[in-house]
Amino acid sequence: MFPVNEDEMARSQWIEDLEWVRPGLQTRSQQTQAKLLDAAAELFAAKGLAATTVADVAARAGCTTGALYHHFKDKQALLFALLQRTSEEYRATIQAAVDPARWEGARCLEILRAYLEFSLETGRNRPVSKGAAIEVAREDEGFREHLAELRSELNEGLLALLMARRDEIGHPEPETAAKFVLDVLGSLISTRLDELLLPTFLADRPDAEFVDEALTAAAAYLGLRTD
Amino acid sequence: MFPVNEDEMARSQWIEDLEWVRPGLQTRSQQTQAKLLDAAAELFAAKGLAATTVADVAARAGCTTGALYHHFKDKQALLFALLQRTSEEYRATIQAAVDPARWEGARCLEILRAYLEFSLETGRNRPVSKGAAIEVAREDEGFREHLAELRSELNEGLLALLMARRDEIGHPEPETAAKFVLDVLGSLISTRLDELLLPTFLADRPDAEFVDEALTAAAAYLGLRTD
DNA sequence: ATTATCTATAGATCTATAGATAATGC
DNA sequence: ATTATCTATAGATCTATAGATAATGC
Repeated sequence: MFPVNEDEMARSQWIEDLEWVRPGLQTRSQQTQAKLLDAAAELFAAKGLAATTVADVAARAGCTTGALYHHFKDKQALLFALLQRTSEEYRATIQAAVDPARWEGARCLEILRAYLEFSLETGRNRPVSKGAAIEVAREDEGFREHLAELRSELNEGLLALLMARRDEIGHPEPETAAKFVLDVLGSLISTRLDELLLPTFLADRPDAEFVDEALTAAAAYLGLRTD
Repeated sequence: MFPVNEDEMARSQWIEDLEWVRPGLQTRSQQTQAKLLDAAAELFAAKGLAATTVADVAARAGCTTGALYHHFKDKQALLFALLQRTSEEYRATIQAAVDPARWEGARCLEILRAYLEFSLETGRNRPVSKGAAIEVAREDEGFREHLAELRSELNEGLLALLMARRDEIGHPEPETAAKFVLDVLGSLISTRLDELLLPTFLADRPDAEFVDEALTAAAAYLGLRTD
């Protein structure tokens, strides 16, 4: 291929504490910031990053670009703050979801079903500026690592839940099989949520059928004992 | 949600014959057009659509914006022409790949292995401006339909190959099972090719291992007779 | 003679800032 | 008194065009 950047690759700009976001001392300030992030989330998801101007975001949030720039250093800072907020919500959700205490007494299939149903619902109802995230991930190593870490938290959490129930699994190599099943389910969910580029046979069937089909296949592959 | 367009949704601009591309009567002209499309493919894939200026494309193709605009009505025409060229190549590849004559005497597993290996190799070596395609697909119904048709040609072709070998399939509902397996393999490939947002357990294992694992799972689910 | 390319730039955005005005809370 | 917001606009891009120059092929 060819070099993306003429000069040397820029170092990661993704850091946990965003000093380019004004702390926001007044209540009003925090409300405006939240509104700006909400607006950015919707617009980036609907129109894409480049097609959304800072004026669009400000207008949708009910303020002006001047106010926007009071809160965020520049357009990228707005984007990063949005990605970070989304990230934090996502991480909290994951941690609650894979908490072993929450699933005491549950069987593998129950856990996997909840994973599928919850992922589909969340993916449907929350605007995610996937394109924007891809653009940042393409250029920012730090953000890529952050994403990998998040995903790993989910994957490893689910894996631990399954492994704690390894006596349910008939497959001769439970761990390898479980990892593969999690890869498959993750891929299926992601494809189903983003039908634009990759239509599937199951695309026009209802979610319930998709979930059942996926679970049946997972159970068969893992060799889950129905007891 | 909220309306993406203030006015009514624009009608599809994706049509098969692009009248906004100059026919190109001289040999030189066709070469320049090809170079411009090559340049656009590389730059859109590497930097994204919005971050690539028409001047970038022209420079990479070794000409100037003036020449570019001689060939293409505007930036969108360049993009559409690129998507169309890619599409045509893809369709030709698909048609050759799922031609029943080509697979005479082959077993299901052989076909599926070729599908996996070929998709991975192609996806790796050819720059695809996925982001650009997503942006067009988001706004253009006609292009979405076109994509669905392409994908369907691949899916249906593969399905026909498998169904012609339904005696190999032990699963009680061979067609349903085959469709599901094709969905799963398609999703896995797509995820593996685009690791940016969705890291998997198998991500850091070599392709060969990924392919074997996927095929083993497919064979188990379909209940493929090993003869 | 016609087609393709280049040079130079007008016009349209869009980002980001400076300076004025309004709201907050000690 | 400090923080937040608004108004107005300078400066930076980028698209697309007009008009001049160069290459092609009948």
